[in-house]
Amino acid sequence: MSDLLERLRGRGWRMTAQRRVVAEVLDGDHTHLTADEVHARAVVKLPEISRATVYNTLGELVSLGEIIEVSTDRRAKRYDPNAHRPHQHLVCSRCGAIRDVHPTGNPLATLPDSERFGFTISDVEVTYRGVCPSCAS
Amino acid sequence: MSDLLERLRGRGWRMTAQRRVVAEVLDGDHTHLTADEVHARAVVKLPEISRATVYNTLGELVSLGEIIEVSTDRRAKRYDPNAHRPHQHLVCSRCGAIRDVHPTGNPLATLPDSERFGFTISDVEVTYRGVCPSCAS
DNA sequence: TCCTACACTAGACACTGTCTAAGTCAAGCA
DNA sequence: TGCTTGACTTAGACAGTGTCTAGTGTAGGA
Ligand SMILES: [Mn+2]
Ligand SMILES: [Mn+2]
Ligand SMILES: [Zn+2]
Ligand SMILES: [Zn+2]
Repeated sequence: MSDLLERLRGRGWRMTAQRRVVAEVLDGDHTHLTADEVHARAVVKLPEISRATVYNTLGELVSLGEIIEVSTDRRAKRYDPNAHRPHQHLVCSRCGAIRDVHPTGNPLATLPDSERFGFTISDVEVTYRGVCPSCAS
Repeated sequence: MSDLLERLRGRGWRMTAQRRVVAEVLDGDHTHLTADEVHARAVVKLPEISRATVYNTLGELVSLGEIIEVSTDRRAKRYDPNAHRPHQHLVCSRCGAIRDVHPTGNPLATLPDSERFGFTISDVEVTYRGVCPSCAS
């Protein structure tokens, strides 16, 4: 993640305590956190950090391609530091648990030309829904 | 759509002017409307209909499987009277246009057992994103 | 026709995210 | 090291979408 801080500095970012803390939170093994969850964890290390700054920083990191936004429900967006490998998501309909998954084949290829209606398709999001083992038992 | 009204009556629904109007709106060729768009159209026919009733009625129709909810963006949910044939959605990233599409194969089959982590998967949502012909020109 | 449980309304409220105005400070430079 | 300046941060107001509640109305059966 210090790699990330370097890359950001290289892009002309001012390195502030707030941005460092947000990066640290994402660097943990906590993945798919909401903005407010990131904020809650950031506040532990930097009590005065504001919600707006967390939102801003997350948005900037998304623009830079350092993290990705995931919308598996209609509640809050989630932020995923796993931006280096394309993947999809598997979500438990009961408890909301989210797992990264890797479907076989290229999801783009599942749509035949006759169903593309002249669109230039650039992206596909697949969300698998079901019940996780602990909710099933 | 009078079919729908009959089915609802059969399920013990009271047939009110409000519910009839919501059903009429969905019966038009307007698909993928938001709740507030449904409300706006309903108000033309029944000026005193409230937002809460439209939300309630749409929610009930979803529970009954008569319409489906579609979340292609993080804005409002959209309501799709095309509940009789499974399909996915193709969305223009510029103008937001939405088309029903039918991928080849069963989308569920794209996830190998080794990537299911013990989940019992029951549903898949696929959203294709790109630029539509009119936005491209 | 009357009764009553179900439905409807207006508006308050909650959640997520955005915006603004004022204050703060990182970083380049003397 | 100490300025200067514009990028950054803050608190809180605001906006969009959806939910809930208390009071009122009414569909449909007796
Ligand atoms: Mn992920
Ligand atoms: Mn559809
Ligand atoms: Zn679960
Ligand atoms: Zn378009």
